Amino acid sequence: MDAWTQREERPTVRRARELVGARLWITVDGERRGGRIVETEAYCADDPASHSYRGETRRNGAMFLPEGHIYVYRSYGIHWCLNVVTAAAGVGEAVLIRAIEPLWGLPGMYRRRGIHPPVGAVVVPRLTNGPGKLCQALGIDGSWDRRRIGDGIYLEPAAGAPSVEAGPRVGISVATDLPWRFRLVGSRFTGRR
DNA sequence: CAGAAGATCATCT
DNA sequence: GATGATCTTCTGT
Repeated sequence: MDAWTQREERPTVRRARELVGARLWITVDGERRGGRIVETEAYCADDPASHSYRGETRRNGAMFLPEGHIYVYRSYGIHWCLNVVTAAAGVGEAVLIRAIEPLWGLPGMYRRRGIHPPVGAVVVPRLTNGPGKLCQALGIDGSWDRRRIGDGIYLEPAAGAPSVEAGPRVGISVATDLPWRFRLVGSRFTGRR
């Protein structure tokens, strides 16, 4: 195993890759709203770009909860962004969910995004192709911070060997030299950057 | 206490 | 490609 592969085997980086292809949804009034994760981003504790890098604060406290919790933060004062905590209590690592392919609850997602559905069955890519957009579409805000997976928000791993489909590595953290962003090959629902 | 920066997005050119 | 919206945290005085 070369050095690059060893770095990729870090748990949070591995989880970021595995989460591509997984199904993510919330339930509202007994209805499912969500879709397939097509882009993720890993934030390790030693990454200066991670909110957890300088220790625990009021905002990032959820990152230090055990794996299986979610961390929701306000971005640029306007948007909400959803993370899945990926390490043991006190460590402070998470994976940002950057984009999903919408599968369930399309009318609700269009409504929350303020987008009118196109004529026909085609889903517009800009519905959920960014971390702020998918939170707006799902209706996830700060009140969801510190919630547990299974408590109104659900995550189901992709069947088969989804990690093989996931990729390619589309970014490398300048600070840590770690690959950190992962996309589903060929997805129309990933962000542009 | 003031100011800057930031894991973003829509709108404009 | 540039800009503004608007909130939290961090840094400097």
